[in-house]
Amino acid sequence: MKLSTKGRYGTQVMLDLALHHGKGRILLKDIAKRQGISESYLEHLMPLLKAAKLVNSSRGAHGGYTLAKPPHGVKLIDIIQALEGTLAPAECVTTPRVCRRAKSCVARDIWTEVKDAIDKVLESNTLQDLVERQREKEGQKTSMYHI
Amino acid sequence: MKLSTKGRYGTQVMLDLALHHGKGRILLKDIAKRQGISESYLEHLMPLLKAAKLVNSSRGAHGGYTLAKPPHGVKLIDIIQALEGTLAPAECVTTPRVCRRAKSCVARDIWTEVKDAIDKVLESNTLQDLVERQREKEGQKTSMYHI
DNA sequence: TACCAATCTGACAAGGATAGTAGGAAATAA
DNA sequence: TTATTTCCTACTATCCTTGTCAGATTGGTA
Repeated sequence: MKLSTKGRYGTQVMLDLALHHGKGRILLKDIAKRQGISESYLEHLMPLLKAAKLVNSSRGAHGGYTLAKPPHGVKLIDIIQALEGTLAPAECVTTPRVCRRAKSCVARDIWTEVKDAIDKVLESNTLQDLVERQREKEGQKTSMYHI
Repeated sequence: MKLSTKGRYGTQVMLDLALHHGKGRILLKDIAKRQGISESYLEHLMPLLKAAKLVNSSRGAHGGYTLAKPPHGVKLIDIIQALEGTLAPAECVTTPRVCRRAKSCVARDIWTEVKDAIDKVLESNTLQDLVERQREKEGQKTSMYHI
Protein backbone atom coordinates (compact mmCIF):
# COMPACT_ATOMS: atom_id res chain seq x y z
CA MET A 1 0.00 0.00 0.00
CA LYS A 2 2.29 2.71 -1.27
CA LEU A 3 1.81 6.21 -2.52
CA SER A 4 2.68 6.55 -6.18
CA THR A 5 5.44 8.87 -7.29
CA LYS A 6 2.76 11.41 -8.06
CA GLY A 7 2.00 11.89 -4.40
CA ARG A 8 5.60 11.74 -3.30
CA TYR A 9 7.12 13.89 -6.03
CA GLY A 10 4.25 16.32 -5.81
CA THR A 11 4.83 16.79 -2.10
CA GLN A 12 8.52 17.47 -2.76
CA VAL A 13 7.61 20.00 -5.41
CA MET A 14 5.18 21.79 -3.12
CA LEU A 15 7.70 21.79 -0.29
CA ASP A 16 10.31 23.24 -2.63
CA LEU A 17 7.89 25.96 -3.65
CA ALA A 18 7.12 26.65 0.00
CA LEU A 19 10.80 26.98 0.84
CA HIS A 20 11.10 29.58 -1.93
CA HIS A 21 7.82 31.28 -1.17
CA GLY A 22 7.95 35.03 -1.68
CA LYS A 23 10.95 34.87 -3.97
CA GLY A 24 9.03 35.17 -7.23
CA ARG A 25 8.43 32.56 -9.87
CA ILE A 26 10.30 29.29 -9.58
CA LEU A 27 11.39 27.30 -12.62
CA LEU A 28 10.29 23.70 -12.79
CA LYS A 29 13.73 22.98 -14.18
CA ASP A 30 15.30 24.15 -10.94
CA ILE A 31 12.86 22.25 -8.74
CA ALA A 32 13.55 19.12 -10.73
CA LYS A 33 17.28 19.60 -10.33
CA ARG A 34 17.11 20.28 -6.59
CA GLN A 35 14.81 17.37 -5.90
CA GLY A 36 16.52 14.99 -8.28
CA ILE A 37 13.40 14.26 -10.33
CA SER A 38 12.92 14.18 -14.11
CA GLU A 39 11.60 17.53 -15.28
CA SER A 40 9.56 16.06 -18.11
CA TYR A 41 7.83 13.77 -15.66
CA LEU A 42 7.06 16.60 -13.28
CA GLU A 43 5.46 18.46 -16.16
CA HIS A 44 2.64 15.96 -15.95
CA LEU A 45 1.99 16.58 -12.27
CA MET A 46 1.90 20.34 -12.38
CA PRO A 47 -1.42 20.63 -14.25
CA LEU A 48 -3.02 18.57 -11.47
CA LEU A 49 -1.71 20.91 -8.81
CA LYS A 50 -2.85 23.85 -10.86
CA ALA A 51 -6.32 22.42 -11.36
CA ALA A 52 -6.56 22.06 -7.58
CA LYS A 53 -5.62 25.74 -7.28
CA LEU A 54 -2.55 24.93 -5.25
CA VAL A 55 -0.10 26.63 -7.60
CA ASN A 56 -0.12 29.48 -10.06
CA SER A 57 1.84 29.27 -13.25
CA SER A 58 2.90 31.63 -15.97
CA ARG A 59 4.38 30.69 -19.30
CA GLY A 60 7.03 32.23 -21.41
CA ALA A 61 10.19 34.04 -20.48
CA HIS A 62 10.43 34.72 -16.74
CA GLY A 63 7.60 32.31 -16.24
CA GLY A 64 7.47 29.63 -13.59
CA TYR A 65 5.43 28.49 -10.64
CA THR A 66 4.41 29.98 -7.32
CA LEU A 67 2.24 28.75 -4.48
CA ALA A 68 -1.33 29.92 -4.87
CA LYS A 69 -1.66 30.31 -1.08
CA PRO A 70 0.82 30.91 1.70
CA PRO A 71 2.43 27.74 3.10
CA HIS A 72 0.29 27.75 6.23
CA GLY A 73 -2.79 27.63 4.03
CA VAL A 74 -1.91 24.39 2.27
CA LYS A 75 -2.63 21.14 4.08
CA LEU A 76 -0.82 18.03 2.96
CA ILE A 77 -4.12 16.34 2.35
CA ASP A 78 -4.89 18.96 -0.29
CA ILE A 79 -1.76 17.98 -2.18
CA ILE A 80 -2.33 14.25 -1.89
CA GLN A 81 -5.98 14.62 -2.78
CA ALA A 82 -5.07 16.53 -5.93
CA LEU A 83 -2.54 13.95 -7.07
CA GLU A 84 -3.78 10.61 -5.80
CA GLY A 85 -7.41 11.13 -5.04
CA THR A 86 -8.78 9.89 -1.74
CA LEU A 87 -6.43 7.76 0.35
CA ALA A 88 -8.60 4.85 1.37
CA PRO A 89 -7.19 1.34 1.66
CA ALA A 90 -10.15 -0.10 -0.22
CA GLU A 91 -12.44 1.33 -2.85
CA CYS A 92 -15.58 0.34 -0.96
CA VAL A 93 -14.84 2.98 1.68
CA THR A 94 -15.63 5.89 -0.59
CA THR A 95 -17.66 4.03 -3.22
CA PRO A 96 -19.89 1.54 -1.42
CA ARG A 97 -21.59 0.43 -4.60
CA VAL A 98 -18.49 -1.47 -5.76
CA CYS A 99 -19.41 -4.21 -3.28
CA ARG A 100 -22.83 -5.63 -2.73
CA ARG A 101 -21.97 -6.41 0.88
CA ALA A 102 -20.52 -3.03 1.78
CA LYS A 103 -23.22 -2.04 4.23
CA SER A 104 -22.93 -5.10 6.39
CA CYS A 105 -19.18 -5.57 6.02
CA VAL A 106 -17.18 -5.14 9.20
CA ALA A 107 -13.87 -5.17 7.31
CA ARG A 108 -15.08 -2.06 5.55
CA ASP A 109 -15.57 -0.42 8.93
CA ILE A 110 -11.91 -1.06 9.69
CA TRP A 111 -10.74 0.27 6.32
CA THR A 112 -12.78 3.36 7.08
CA GLU A 113 -11.03 3.78 10.41
CA VAL A 114 -7.70 3.45 8.64
CA LYS A 115 -8.66 6.09 6.11
CA ASP A 116 -9.73 8.45 8.89
CA ALA A 117 -6.44 7.92 10.70
CA ILE A 118 -4.46 8.72 7.54
CA ASP A 119 -6.58 11.77 6.84
CA LYS A 120 -6.07 13.06 10.35
CA VAL A 121 -2.30 13.12 9.94
CA LEU A 122 -2.47 14.80 6.54
CA GLU A 123 -5.10 17.27 7.74
CA SER A 124 -3.04 18.44 10.65
CA ASN A 125 0.15 19.21 8.74
CA THR A 126 0.60 22.18 6.46
CA LEU A 127 3.44 23.16 4.18
CA GLN A 128 4.42 25.69 6.83
CA ASP A 129 4.90 22.84 9.30
CA LEU A 130 7.17 21.07 6.83
CA VAL A 131 9.14 24.22 6.18
CA GLU A 132 9.70 24.70 9.91
CA ARG A 133 10.75 21.12 10.40
CA GLN A 134 13.17 21.45 7.54
CA ARG A 135 14.73 24.66 8.85
CA GLU A 136 15.02 23.03 12.26
CA LYS A 137 16.91 20.08 10.78
CA GLU A 138 19.17 22.38 8.83
CA GLY A 139 19.82 24.41 11.97
CA GLN A 140 20.89 21.30 13.82
CA LYS A 141 23.17 20.36 10.95
CA THR A 142 25.03 23.70 10.80
CA SER A 143 25.32 23.92 14.59
CA MET A 144 27.02 20.55 14.50
CA TYR A 145 29.63 21.92 12.13
CA HIS A 146 30.20 24.76 14.57
CA ILE A 147 31.32 22.51 17.43
CA MET B 1 -2.91 3.84 -2.10
CA LYS B 2 -4.99 0.71 -1.93
CA LEU B 3 -4.59 -2.63 -0.28
CA SER B 4 -4.26 -5.42 -2.80
CA THR B 5 -6.80 -8.22 -2.90
CA LYS B 6 -4.37 -10.27 -0.83
CA GLY B 7 -4.91 -8.07 2.18
CA ARG B 8 -8.62 -7.69 1.64
CA TYR B 9 -9.44 -11.27 0.75
CA GLY B 10 -7.12 -12.53 3.46
CA THR B 11 -8.94 -10.50 6.08
CA GLN B 12 -12.26 -11.91 4.89
CA VAL B 13 -10.90 -15.43 5.10
CA MET B 14 -9.60 -14.89 8.62
CA LEU B 15 -12.87 -13.35 9.71
CA ASP B 16 -14.77 -16.30 8.24
CA LEU B 17 -12.52 -18.68 10.16
CA ALA B 18 -13.06 -16.65 13.32
CA LEU B 19 -16.83 -16.80 12.91
CA HIS B 20 -16.57 -20.59 12.69
CA HIS B 21 -13.95 -20.93 15.40
CA GLY B 22 -14.40 -24.05 17.51
CA LYS B 23 -16.47 -25.81 14.88
CA GLY B 24 -13.67 -27.97 13.49
CA ARG B 25 -11.91 -27.73 10.18
CA ILE B 26 -13.31 -25.37 7.60
CA LEU B 27 -13.08 -26.07 3.88
CA LEU B 28 -11.51 -23.40 1.73
CA LYS B 29 -14.18 -24.20 -0.82
CA ASP B 30 -16.86 -23.13 1.64
CA ILE B 31 -15.04 -19.97 2.65
CA ALA B 32 -14.63 -19.07 -1.01
CA LYS B 33 -18.30 -19.63 -1.61
CA ARG B 34 -19.47 -17.63 1.40
CA GLN B 35 -17.15 -14.73 0.68
CA GLY B 36 -17.67 -14.79 -3.07
CA ILE B 37 -14.00 -15.21 -3.93
CA SER B 38 -12.34 -17.62 -6.36
CA GLU B 39 -11.15 -20.68 -4.49
CA SER B 40 -8.13 -21.21 -6.70
CA TYR B 41 -7.02 -17.68 -6.03
CA LEU B 42 -7.44 -18.06 -2.29
CA GLU B 43 -5.21 -21.11 -2.48
CA HIS B 44 -2.34 -18.71 -3.08
CA LEU B 45 -2.98 -16.72 0.06
CA MET B 46 -3.31 -19.57 2.50
CA PRO B 47 0.35 -20.60 2.52
CA LEU B 48 1.21 -17.03 3.54
CA LEU B 49 -1.19 -17.15 6.45
CA LYS B 50 0.16 -20.54 7.40
CA ALA B 51 3.77 -19.38 7.25
CA ALA B 52 2.81 -16.57 9.62
CA LYS B 53 1.34 -19.19 11.97
CA LEU B 54 -2.10 -17.65 11.80
CA VAL B 55 -3.84 -20.79 10.55
CA ASN B 56 -3.41 -24.53 10.81
CA SER B 57 -4.20 -26.76 7.89
CA SER B 58 -4.64 -30.43 7.25
CA ARG B 59 -4.84 -32.12 3.90
CA GLY B 60 -6.93 -34.91 2.59
CA ALA B 61 -10.41 -36.02 3.37
CA HIS B 62 -11.89 -34.16 6.34
CA GLY B 63 -9.06 -31.68 5.98
CA GLY B 64 -9.41 -27.94 6.07
CA TYR B 65 -8.30 -24.87 7.94
CA THR B 66 -8.60 -23.62 11.50
CA LEU B 67 -7.33 -20.55 13.29
CA ALA B 68 -4.01 -21.22 14.96
CA LYS B 69 -4.95 -18.95 17.87
CA PRO B 70 -8.27 -17.84 19.35
CA PRO B 71 -9.81 -14.79 17.67
CA HIS B 72 -8.80 -12.42 20.47
CA GLY B 73 -5.18 -13.42 19.90
CA VAL B 74 -5.03 -12.33 16.27
CA LYS B 75 -4.52 -8.65 15.55
CA LEU B 76 -5.46 -7.33 12.14
CA ILE B 77 -1.94 -6.07 11.68
CA ASP B 78 -0.71 -9.66 11.90
CA ILE B 79 -2.91 -10.59 8.96
CA ILE B 80 -1.98 -7.59 6.86
CA GLN B 81 1.68 -7.98 7.68
CA ALA B 82 1.59 -11.61 6.55
CA LEU B 83 -0.07 -10.80 3.25
CA GLU B 84 1.10 -7.34 2.28
CA GLY B 85 4.22 -6.74 4.32
CA THR B 86 4.60 -3.46 6.13
CA LEU B 87 2.00 -0.80 5.37
CA ALA B 88 4.08 2.32 4.83
CA PRO B 89 3.10 4.92 2.25
CA ALA B 90 6.69 5.10 0.99
CA GLU B 91 9.50 2.61 0.92
CA CYS B 92 11.96 5.00 2.56
CA VAL B 93 10.05 4.72 5.85
CA THR B 94 11.16 1.17 6.50
CA THR B 95 14.17 1.05 4.17
CA PRO B 96 15.98 4.38 4.44
CA ARG B 97 18.78 3.31 2.11
CA VAL B 98 16.48 3.51 -0.93
CA CYS B 99 16.89 7.30 -0.81
CA ARG B 100 20.11 9.16 -0.28
CA ARG B 101 18.22 12.02 1.37
CA ALA B 102 16.13 9.94 3.73
CA LYS B 103 17.75 11.19 6.93
CA SER B 104 17.15 14.86 6.25
CA CYS B 105 13.80 14.44 4.46
CA VAL B 106 10.84 16.00 6.24
CA ALA B 107 8.37 14.34 3.89
CA ARG B 108 9.67 11.02 5.16
CA ASP B 109 8.81 12.14 8.69
CA ILE B 110 5.23 12.63 7.57
CA TRP B 111 5.06 9.28 5.81
CA THR B 112 6.32 7.75 9.05
CA GLU B 113 3.54 9.43 10.99
CA VAL B 114 1.04 8.07 8.51
CA LYS B 115 2.42 4.57 8.86
CA ASP B 116 2.22 4.80 12.64
CA ALA B 117 -1.38 5.98 12.45
CA ILE B 118 -2.30 3.04 10.22
CA ASP B 119 -0.50 0.59 12.46
CA LYS B 120 -2.28 1.91 15.51
CA VAL B 121 -5.69 1.11 14.04
CA LEU B 122 -4.67 -2.36 12.94
CA GLU B 123 -2.89 -3.06 16.24
CA SER B 124 -5.92 -2.23 18.31
CA ASN B 125 -8.38 -4.46 16.51
CA THR B 126 -8.46 -8.24 16.79
CA LEU B 127 -10.52 -10.83 14.99
CA GLN B 128 -12.60 -11.05 18.14
CA ASP B 129 -13.49 -7.37 17.75
CA LEU B 130 -14.59 -8.02 14.19
CA VAL B 131 -16.66 -11.01 15.21
CA GLU B 132 -18.44 -8.94 17.85
CA ARG B 133 -19.12 -6.11 15.45
CA GLN B 134 -20.49 -8.58 12.96
CA ARG B 135 -22.78 -10.26 15.48
CA GLU B 136 -23.95 -6.83 16.58
CA LYS B 137 -24.86 -5.89 13.02
CA GLU B 138 -26.64 -9.18 12.50
CA GLY B 139 -28.48 -8.69 15.77
CA GLN B 140 -29.72 -5.32 14.61
CA LYS B 141 -30.82 -6.84 11.35
CA THR B 142 -32.89 -9.65 12.90
CA SER B 143 -34.40 -7.38 15.56
CA MET B 144 -35.58 -5.16 12.75
CA TYR B 145 -37.40 -8.06 11.22
CA HIS B 146 -39.03 -8.69 14.61
CA ILE B 147 -40.70 -5.31 14.76
C1' DT C 1 8.47 41.55 -36.07
C1' DA C 2 11.51 37.70 -34.79
C1' DC C 3 13.25 34.98 -31.30
C1' DC C 4 13.76 32.65 -27.08
C1' DA C 5 12.18 30.70 -22.78
C1' DA C 6 8.99 28.42 -20.39
C1' DT C 7 4.64 25.94 -19.60
C1' DC C 8 1.38 22.78 -21.60
C1' DT C 9 -0.36 18.65 -24.18
C1' DG C 10 -0.72 14.16 -26.14
C1' DA C 11 1.26 9.96 -27.96
C1' DC C 12 3.90 6.29 -26.97
C1' DA C 13 6.52 2.47 -24.57
C1' DA C 14 8.93 -0.48 -21.16
C1' DG C 15 8.42 -2.77 -17.07
C1' DG C 16 6.31 -4.55 -13.14
C1' DA C 17 2.49 -5.73 -10.31
C1' DT C 18 -2.05 -7.68 -9.89
C1' DA C 19 -5.35 -11.04 -10.29
C1' DG C 20 -6.25 -14.59 -11.64
C1' DT C 21 -6.46 -19.89 -14.29
C1' DA C 22 -4.90 -24.55 -14.98
C1' DG C 23 -2.92 -28.85 -13.96
C1' DG C 24 -1.16 -31.92 -11.26
C1' DA C 25 1.49 -33.64 -6.86
C1' DA C 26 1.14 -34.96 -2.15
C1' DA C 27 -1.29 -36.24 1.95
C1' DT C 28 -5.09 -38.23 4.57
C1' DA C 29 -9.36 -40.70 5.86
C1' DA C 30 -12.67 -44.23 4.81
C1' DT D 1 -7.73 -48.00 -3.45
C1' DT D 2 -10.49 -44.17 -3.97
C1' DA D 3 -12.19 -39.71 -2.91
C1' DT D 4 -11.05 -35.52 -0.92
C1' DT D 5 -8.44 -31.79 0.17
C1' DT D 6 -4.37 -28.94 0.60
C1' DC D 7 -0.19 -27.64 -1.78
C1' DC D 8 2.85 -26.26 -5.55
C1' DT D 9 4.37 -24.59 -10.08
C1' DA D 10 3.77 -22.53 -14.31
C1' DC D 11 1.46 -19.61 -17.22
C1' DT D 12 -1.28 -15.50 -18.90
C1' DA D 13 -3.96 -11.39 -19.57
C1' DT D 14 -4.64 -6.92 -18.08
C1' DC D 15 -3.78 -2.79 -15.96
C1' DC D 16 -0.96 0.74 -13.72
C1' DT D 17 3.19 3.16 -13.12
C1' DT D 18 6.81 5.72 -14.66
C1' DG D 19 8.59 7.60 -17.46
C1' DT D 20 10.42 9.69 -22.67
C1' DC D 21 9.69 12.40 -26.64
C1' DA D 22 8.01 15.73 -29.86
C1' DG D 23 5.76 19.50 -30.58
C1' DA D 24 2.09 23.26 -29.51
C1' DT D 25 1.20 27.34 -27.03
C1' DT D 26 2.14 31.48 -24.53
C1' DG D 27 4.55 35.49 -23.04
C1' DG D 28 8.51 38.55 -22.65
C1' DT D 29 12.43 40.96 -25.00
C1' DA D 30 15.25 43.04 -28.54
